[in-house]
Amino acid sequence: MGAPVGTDTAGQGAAAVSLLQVVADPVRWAVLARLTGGPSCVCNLQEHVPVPANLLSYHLKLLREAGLVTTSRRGRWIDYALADDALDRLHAALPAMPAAERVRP
Amino acid sequence: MGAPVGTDTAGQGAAAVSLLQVVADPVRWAVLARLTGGPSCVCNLQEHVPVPANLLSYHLKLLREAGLVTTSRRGRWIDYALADDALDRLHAALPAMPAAERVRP
DNA sequence: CAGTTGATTCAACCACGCTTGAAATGTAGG
DNA sequence: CCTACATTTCAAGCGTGGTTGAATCAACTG
Repeated sequence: MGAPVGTDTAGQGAAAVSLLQVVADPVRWAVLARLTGGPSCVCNLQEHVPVPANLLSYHLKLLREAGLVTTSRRGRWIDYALADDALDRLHAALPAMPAAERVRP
Repeated sequence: MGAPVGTDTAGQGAAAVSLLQVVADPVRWAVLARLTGGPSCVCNLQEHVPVPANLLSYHLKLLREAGLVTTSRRGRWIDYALADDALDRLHAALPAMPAAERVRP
């Protein structure tokens, strides 16, 4: 809702920034780092990310909505796993060279 | 080597998250994307990142303090350039598999 | 020197996202 | 059925970071 930031790189930038904003949080970063080691149920994540359960759930929701993680219920528990393209999308979201550029002489 | 949980990933994570928070902003992302094309003076950046000059300066300060950009005065202008290790540090800041840690099946 | 342009700093405002506590959903077991 | 556990949702409260406007610094020009 703020002022748009450009015209050419803004379209790609907006999506990229949205993704980066998701990972640029201590709780969510820790969760993702943990999930890179393999799937995990919430109760397991909770042992390694010391925050209240409901708060963890809030952050998991953001990760879910960003498409960075997937869930699957297993009996009483819910397993979270990294989305297949999660790391690829994150790396692709970092700023990179758009086109040739020149400096004012 | 038996480090207690909560400090091994948190130490790296805190620094990583700090870096990611810097790039996870529309203005700063656009600036970095622009600088990947080569150095640029502020006046040049301003043409491609339409925000007030003082606001741009505020974001440039954060980029500077994060060590992602370097500055050099050239007459009346100030050139900003990507730090040599900027992109490397950013990619390294994304969550990755920490160590050989298995998840309970 | 005065005037102008480029860029930064300062102080104050305000919205957005994180946090918190309590209640709700869903599932398994006695 | 009722309790216990795992997870999510809801409705607030709060703090921090981005935005704004005016003032300041720095360097070139006439």
